[in-house]
Amino acid sequence: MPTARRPTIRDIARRAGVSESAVSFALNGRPGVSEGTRERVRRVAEQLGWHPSSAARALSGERTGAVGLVLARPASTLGVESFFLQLVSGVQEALSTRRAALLFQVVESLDTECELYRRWWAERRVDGVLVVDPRSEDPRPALLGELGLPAVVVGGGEAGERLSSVSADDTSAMASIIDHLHGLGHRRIVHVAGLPGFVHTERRVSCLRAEAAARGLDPHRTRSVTTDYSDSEGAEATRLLLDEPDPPTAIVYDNDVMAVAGLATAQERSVAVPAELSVVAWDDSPLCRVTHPRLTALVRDTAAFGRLAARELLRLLDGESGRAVASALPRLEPRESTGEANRAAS
Amino acid sequence: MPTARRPTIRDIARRAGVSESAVSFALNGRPGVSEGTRERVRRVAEQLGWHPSSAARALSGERTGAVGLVLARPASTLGVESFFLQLVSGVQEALSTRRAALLFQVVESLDTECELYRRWWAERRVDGVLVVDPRSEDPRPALLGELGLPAVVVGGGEAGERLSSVSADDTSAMASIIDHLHGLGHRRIVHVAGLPGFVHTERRVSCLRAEAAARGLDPHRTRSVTTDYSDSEGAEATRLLLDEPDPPTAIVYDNDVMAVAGLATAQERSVAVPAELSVVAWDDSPLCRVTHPRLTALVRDTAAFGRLAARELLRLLDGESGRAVASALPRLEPRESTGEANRAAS
DNA sequence: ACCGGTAGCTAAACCGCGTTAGTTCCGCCT
DNA sequence: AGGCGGAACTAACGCGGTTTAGCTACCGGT
Repeated sequence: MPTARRPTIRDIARRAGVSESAVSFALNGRPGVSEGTRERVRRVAEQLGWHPSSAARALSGERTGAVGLVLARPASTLGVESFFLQLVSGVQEALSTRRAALLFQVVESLDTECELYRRWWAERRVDGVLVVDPRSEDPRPALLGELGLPAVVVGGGEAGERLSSVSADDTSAMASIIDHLHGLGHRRIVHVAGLPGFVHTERRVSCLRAEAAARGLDPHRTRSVTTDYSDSEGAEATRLLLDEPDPPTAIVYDNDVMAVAGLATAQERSVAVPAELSVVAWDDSPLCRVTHPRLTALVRDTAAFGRLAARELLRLLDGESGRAVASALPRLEPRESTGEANRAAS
Repeated sequence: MPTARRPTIRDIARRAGVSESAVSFALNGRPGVSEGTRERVRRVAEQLGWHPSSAARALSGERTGAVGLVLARPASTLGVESFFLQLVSGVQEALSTRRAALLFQVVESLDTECELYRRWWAERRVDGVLVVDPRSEDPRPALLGELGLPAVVVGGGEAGERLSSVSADDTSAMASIIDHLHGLGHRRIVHVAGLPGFVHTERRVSCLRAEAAARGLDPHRTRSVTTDYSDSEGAEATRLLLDEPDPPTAIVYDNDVMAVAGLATAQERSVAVPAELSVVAWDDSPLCRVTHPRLTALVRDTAAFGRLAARELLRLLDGESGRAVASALPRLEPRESTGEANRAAS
């Protein structure tokens, strides 16, 4: 069987007995055709299963109907966190209301990511992009500004003319965690953070420092250590911490995988959780609920975060100017992995 | 600052002092220009940072330079498995050699997925697609055939003219698991499978049945139960199994998340693993290595699987005809969650 | 000296849409 | 009756490439 031919506005025009321009007017809601004709054209288009060629449309209208999302992470730290698929699924929920497509790409490094933006721009593949994992010295906003490619930075950063940012309130999230732990009597709290260059990592780190200072905690005991988000570095960090002379009584991990790995490491050493050590996971997931004890976790609606980011990008594409948007506050869900600090130990 | 203008072949033509067609010939390696001119044009293009407009190219050449991947899973069962991000990252590694882009979309149902294929086809958004989670009564291959959209079914199924399939050898994988467990003395082995409509689920189920028959195991004891891949159904299935009068001595879970949940459930009931119950996870991940005991798992190179599938799709796009391709054999990695069957219990 | 063939190039058409500049027709006003 | 304006529609162009059909100059053969 030969491939079915794709219908074009020409086919519609012939069937409806009008010119191609009339069809274009009718289908795009422009003035210039009578209501009767418009309706007739619409019916024919429907009946033929017509959809505009994205290529042709992009070529004339300068709009592709696609947005891009690049994930720059080495393959090893990939594929464990539930965060990204959730985010992406939220993004698409918002995009699908406009029939926009998502170009998704995983690359190894930030440089490759920047090259990719250049290529996408030159190839006119995308109308805008979502930037994730913002860094403290991030070359991407400047590049995108130079290219004139609208962008939304997911996770914070400043806004610009064609640049928005949506951010989770890491500061108050960290504060609520410290509040919870401090209230349970913990005085030696260590934060096992993710990659050091990331903006959200640094925000969390500095918030922890501020909280510690505000509560008069020893900054050598209550502090952050950085990792690459992997289970192995999470476990390794945990081992080093437990080996210290005055080990922490509570550890906050920057993702679910490290939290689970840390919990396992503690149990391996017969450190009782939560009796001797409390554990908190930043970001909830099914993982946090299948361990024993279940992990106290910071619950965020990641899909909603993705929706918010995508909607903001659509707003930019509509010509509105950039701004900074804050997402809903995360909530700390206390479970069995956190408990009163051991009096003797503290 | 105004947005930089994107260079076109016209700019190149002017700078190089030749016609636009000559530029096109030169850059696409067609005959019709001298080597000297070709080289000069190439240099100018490079210098201008030119990349062909994907829209313009698609409009004339009928090729978009993009392929699609749709994931039809309800949001709830999403985002836990490491499988898809790994697959996608492998896919892109292969695609990037041809500078092809990936359109990635998550939808709720198979119907939406089919609609999406129709739309992508009509909009000429993709040159071909990767189909995942093949079902036993799958409408997708027929639809794609009708549309003339080249496709690769990831996970098995038959091939066609513009349709290939790449498959993991589930049968021998299941055989190796049963072999391992049977060798350890297990005679009551239950397989906690994933969604019942999936081809790979059914292949695994029927292989388990065949293996049981071949070894003379009681088909009421050695059998499969199906779930939706979620941690909660994995845990629930485990509870039901452990409550049976003659509970299984070994359970094989169809993904890592259910295996971890199952292990936790057993431990919650003080069922010792592996002394009283052996646990196997189908698909390895960091999760399987952070539990106690660590989980015996079926290790597959998922990224390599993705690469294979993408390469096969590129082959189809080059005009080669469809075929069935087999991926590398999976390997069973024995860890501490499997051990000798308890003599008394069996 | 003449002719045919080919290498190297240009002009022009085309892909499918959006858009702008006409064109026709009709009703209304003076 | 003539002019005028707007509604409804069509013709033609451009977007940035690819591709086909020419066109010219040169080269070798007889």
